[in-house]
Formats: sequence, C-alpha cells, structure tokens
Amino acid sequence: MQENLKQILKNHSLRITDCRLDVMQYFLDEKNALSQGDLESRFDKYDRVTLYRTLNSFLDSGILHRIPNESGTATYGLCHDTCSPDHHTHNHIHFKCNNCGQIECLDDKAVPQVSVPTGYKIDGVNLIVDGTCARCA
Amino acid sequence: MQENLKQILKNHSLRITDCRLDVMQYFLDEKNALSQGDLESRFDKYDRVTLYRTLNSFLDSGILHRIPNESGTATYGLCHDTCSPDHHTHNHIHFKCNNCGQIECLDDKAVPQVSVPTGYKIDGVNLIVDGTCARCA
DNA sequence: TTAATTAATGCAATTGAGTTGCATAAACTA
DNA sequence: TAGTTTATGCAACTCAATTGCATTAATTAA
Repeated sequence: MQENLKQILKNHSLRITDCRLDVMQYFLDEKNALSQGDLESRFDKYDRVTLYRTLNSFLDSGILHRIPNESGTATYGLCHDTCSPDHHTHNHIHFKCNNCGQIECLDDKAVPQVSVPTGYKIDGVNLIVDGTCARCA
Repeated sequence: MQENLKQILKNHSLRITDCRLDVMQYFLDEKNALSQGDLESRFDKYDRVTLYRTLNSFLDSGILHRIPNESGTATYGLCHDTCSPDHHTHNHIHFKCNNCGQIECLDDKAVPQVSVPTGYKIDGVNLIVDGTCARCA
C-alpha cells in the first residue's frame, strides 16, 4: 500500500517524503475534500508552510484539484488517475452539506452538458451542489 | 430611477443611505460580478468596512448572491427579484474568463437538472464555467 | 416639525489564510 | 559514498475578512 503511494509520487516526478506520503494517505482515507486547516489539525509534526507547499505540489502535478467555495477557504479533492497538470478532467459534482459543512466529490455523478453564448469558449466546468448529505438527513 | 433603488431597499427593510444607493447603482451598471476590492477602487469616499457591511446587508437581504471562486476572493452578483434571504433562486450559470478575470452571470443560461445520491437533499446549485469570454476571444 | 430611537458609518485594531526568502536537512543521481 | 537538487522549518509579510466602539445619520412617534 505504501509502495502504491510512492509509485504515485514517482509518476508525478515528486520526491518521496514523509509529509507527502502522510498527506496523500489522509486524502485517500477521507471521503471528503480537505482544507489547509484540516491538514494542520491532523498533522502537528509538519509546519503549516510545508503542508501548504505539499498541497501546491499536488495541485501542480495533478494529484489534487481545488474546489471553488463560497466561504473563501480553499478545499481540495483527489483527482482521478487521468488528470494531468494542465488539464484536469474531474468532471464530477461537488456536494457541500450545509449541516456538517463537509464537501465531497460525487465521483459517479457526471456534470451535465452546459451551453454558453456564442463566442464563449469553455475550458472547464465546476458544479457545486449544496444541501443536506445522507449522514445529516 | 433613484426612486426605484430606494424602493428596493425599502422592500428589503434596509435603511436608505448614500453608500447603499451608490453600491446598488454600481452593480446595476456593471454587467459583471464585483468583489470587495472592486468596490474599494470605485468608492474612495466610503470606508472599506462600510463597503464590507453593505455587501453583507445585501447578501443577508437577498439582493446579492455570493459566487464561489477558486481564487479565494469572494465575488458578488445581483439576485433576481425572486430571491429571498433564505432561498436564493439564482439558477443561472456563472462564467469566469481566464483571460480578463471577469466573472459574469449568464442570466439566460439555466443550470441543467442535476441528480445526487439517494438520501441527499439539494438546497442550491452553483455552476461555474471558466474559459474565454467573447470580448477576449 | 421636532425629539427620541434605532441603525449605519468611520476608525482602530485583530484575526487568519496565503505567500515568500533563506538557511538547513533530506532525497535523489552518478 | 560524494555531489547535486529539492523539501522542510522558521521568520516575516501581505491582504481580505472581521469586530468593538464612539459618532453620525436615518427613521419613528409625539
């Protein structure tokens, strides 16, 4: 399992460090999207700047994607294997529960086709649904 | 026209002040969503805290809605007349241009129907499309 | 129209996420 | 194993967001 994680880092040309392995494992264990603050709470042993840069390196290499958020605090979710640095293909719905505050990726719920006015070019689509999740219902 | 603005404030139980009238007029004049920073640049005469609280009072009363944003800086757009404090019905697409950075509400582009897993309850839907707008193409 | 009441404004100050520079430590390469 | 490159931790800074409080302005009631 640990070997698996190391392979992911290698595939993205990232050095294998304790922090990166721990953070990646945390994302794999959690179903939900995580914020910088979540990482800081979880890992006392790493400096907040290190966690910040770990998130950034994962973003740049296409391991994570950033999820737009009204609150202003950025949250991050795991990308599918098919993501590359330039082109993220996380074509799934993000659900934010207004009760527990958790944001999760509904990987099996695809974003429907959208249309924009003439002359507009679409690079990406982000669909954020808010409401009550099954655990809080 | 000014009377029109005053009536909107009255309808939302907000006192009529210069700042609120100016800010609302600014939103009506602009096609695009605006941020706190935009207001600060536009209105030297008002303190940034006043502008901040003006945005908040408009949010609370359902005059504006907040648009989720990867960048972390909140942007705001005008709600339709049908919006109430608890239930925002701004069922339109938000388009963010990756070139000029502007965010606009595509009022005539409805958000397609979405489905969520069993047990999940939908309160609202936010669809943010990014790409290149017609002016930058 | 004026006095009393209630809310908005401006200023000072604080918080917290996000960010950068630099010296040190760790990971990789040959 | 030695040399090279990158990651980490610490200090420090920026900026948006936020709160408290005294003052000013808007509304309400007499």
